[in-house]
Amino acid sequence: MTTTALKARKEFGKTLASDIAHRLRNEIVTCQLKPNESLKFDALRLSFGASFTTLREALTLLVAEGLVVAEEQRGYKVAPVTLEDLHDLTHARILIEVDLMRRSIEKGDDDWEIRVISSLHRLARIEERAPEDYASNTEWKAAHRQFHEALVSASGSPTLLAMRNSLFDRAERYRNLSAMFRPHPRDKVGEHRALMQAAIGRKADQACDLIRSHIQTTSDNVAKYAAGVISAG
Amino acid sequence: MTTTALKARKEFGKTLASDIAHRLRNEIVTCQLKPNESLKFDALRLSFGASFTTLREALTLLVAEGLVVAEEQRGYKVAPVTLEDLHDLTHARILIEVDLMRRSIEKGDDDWEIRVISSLHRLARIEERAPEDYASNTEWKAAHRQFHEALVSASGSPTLLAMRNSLFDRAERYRNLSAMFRPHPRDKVGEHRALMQAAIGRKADQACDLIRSHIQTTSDNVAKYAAGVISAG
DNA sequence: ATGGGACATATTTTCGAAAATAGTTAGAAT
DNA sequence: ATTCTAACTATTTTCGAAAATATGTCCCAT
Repeated sequence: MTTTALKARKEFGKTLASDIAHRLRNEIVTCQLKPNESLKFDALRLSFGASFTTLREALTLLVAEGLVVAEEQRGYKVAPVTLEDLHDLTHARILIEVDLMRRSIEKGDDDWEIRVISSLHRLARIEERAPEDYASNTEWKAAHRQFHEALVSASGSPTLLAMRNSLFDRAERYRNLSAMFRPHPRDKVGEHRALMQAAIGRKADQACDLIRSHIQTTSDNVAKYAAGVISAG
Repeated sequence: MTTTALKARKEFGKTLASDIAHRLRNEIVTCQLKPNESLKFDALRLSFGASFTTLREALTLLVAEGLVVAEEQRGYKVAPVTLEDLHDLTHARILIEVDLMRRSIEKGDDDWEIRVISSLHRLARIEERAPEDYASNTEWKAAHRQFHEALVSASGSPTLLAMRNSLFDRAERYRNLSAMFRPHPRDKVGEHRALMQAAIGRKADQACDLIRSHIQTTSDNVAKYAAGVISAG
């Protein structure tokens, strides 16, 4: 628990519950709320300034996304991190993201190309400005997320896209965890540029291979550097 | 709205909310609650005998599963059925189910084989007893669900399995819709048996082809027979 | 007739109290 | 000392009232 706000009013979403879910999601992904930490209503009410009911609705949303687990009659807790879960997650991510990538490359129009190019450009600029510790930079994280989102944004599969997004959040939590223990961030600049070029160049097979190994390598690195804090699978 | 119960107590799950979600899910999948029907709290409270809050939590769960859509500040409604959604759903289902099938065949142990064989046996028996209209038989539906669940049950991918399950529900709603208008059910007995034999015989490629065409053909049939009641994509 | 604004109604969203359930401590019997 | 039970405390779960928001209606000016 970090903030000590007493009364919260809406900021992002239109309902308070979705707003709280948004803020909770962020605290979980950034590990301000630690894995396995139990989410007691009294404490949550204090820091988020919402009532039981509203919090409960927000937590229900996060359970569906896999960031929170509910033990019926015994409350909620932040989803544990395990090697097993990381492998499961990585497998699902590769399966879905590769499919979305291929379809995006097939269907992408001019606007899609522009989204991909401009989001990569923004990412590169941020890396230039803060070359050392960009991976723990929230601005970089947002840009990184947007670049990957842009790549698959032309796939036209709302169902798989929604699944992809919640998997991305789960994976980002693991990345944040490993960033705490990793000496220096891996150089991803080249990988992202290659990804962009393959996508815009409509080289589907190549782009799919790149995204597959991008996800796999990231996952392997997490497993390597965060091994200490991750419970045994 | 169908039932007129006034006070409801738990039956299935451990919390009332998850129980209500269970019952609501069933009414939506069987189309007792029709696509696009608006889910007003007063009416729901009457037929399910739970309070605003509890219903809201149940609805939140179903939104995550894609059976209900929420329009913020304007309530909930049963998710619409469209050709576009059916295609999207079918694509996602094939992608995920084929992957799970392959991994189940790789990893499945003796217990898995037994689950597959016995669930097929039960399915076949039910079809023998009611050869005509088995597709609208709830007993058959449960057995059918269990057979397909058994096939992928050894995959060891909780994330993809959870996704598969909610996609299965969404697909079943479309099947129920088309069953209302279809003259006679397609003969699936042979398909299911072939699926079982390929799986148990560890012929992964063959089993994956079979499950792919099984899902695709079912979807095509739905599109054909339910075209009238499905909004244009 | 038509468009717009103010009031009234319908509906959703949020709240905090009350009920239900789990967890904990203390005391008695063996 | 140990096990069992009973009472107590902590916590979750459910409820219906109250606040917030959307929708519909009526009246008037143009």
